[in-house]
Amino acid sequence: MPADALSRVFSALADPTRRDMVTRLAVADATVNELAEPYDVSLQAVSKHLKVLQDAGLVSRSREAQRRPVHLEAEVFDLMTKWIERYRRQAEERYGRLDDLLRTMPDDVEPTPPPATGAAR
Amino acid sequence: MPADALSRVFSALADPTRRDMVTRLAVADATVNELAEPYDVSLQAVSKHLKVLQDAGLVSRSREAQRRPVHLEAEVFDLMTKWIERYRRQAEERYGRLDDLLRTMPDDVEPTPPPATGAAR
DNA sequence: TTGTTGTTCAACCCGATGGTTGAACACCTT
DNA sequence: AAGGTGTTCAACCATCGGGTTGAACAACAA
Repeated sequence: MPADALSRVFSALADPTRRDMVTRLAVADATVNELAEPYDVSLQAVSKHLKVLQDAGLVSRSREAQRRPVHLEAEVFDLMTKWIERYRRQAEERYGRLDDLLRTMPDDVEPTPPPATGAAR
Repeated sequence: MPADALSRVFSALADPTRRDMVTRLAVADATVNELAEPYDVSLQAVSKHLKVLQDAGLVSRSREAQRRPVHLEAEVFDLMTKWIERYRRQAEERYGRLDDLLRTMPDDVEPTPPPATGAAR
């Protein structure tokens, strides 16, 4: 599992079952058995999903007699949010710059559709 | 590829190379050849990565002579951000509620750590 | 027409992933 | 000590994902 942290988080959330687990864990902690109940898969499969979420840092586990309750770790979400917001902002700024460019565009552009795609390079 | 939209987006961004492409596309549109340049993989591999990003709705492609410039579609990021924020907020509210619970807690609780885990179910 | 450039398609390899079942471990109850 | 409950480990199987190479397609340039 040499993948970087961000990859592990994205990868963990790429599975609908795991996202559903996260959804339910946002409401309340739960045990493996409780989590497994709605899904039509083995307990072992659910346990594996939890391992993925845990390796991604999205959940933590404690011990409580035989049970091992699962707890959502909300902080990791910030990692993703930051990454996403950064590039969404960049892309938006870029549109801003493109607007400026178009606004100050001289008239000597050829009639063929200007390569709006090749703003750089 | 019957996976739902959100799964496709998360899955697409789970790969570091593809995230790097997105990073660079946030700065400017680029062709396959331009995108491939920094990576030590074949052009075909890069083309495949782009297909994944496109299927996830993260990029679009146009035609410009032989070239097929790649363009970042920033809107899809909102889908993820919304999903993430929703559960992050829920989890935080939950802590709030737990704080309330602890604040208004009566004295007749047993000395053993109260099962804060079993709030639901 | 022939060639050159940019890109994708097709077939294949290999390691990772999601699922299974059966056995084992951990902890409580009796 | 023996049994029950909750969870994980181990081995296995099928599919998927990222990589490769070789051939093909698309559009321009001679």
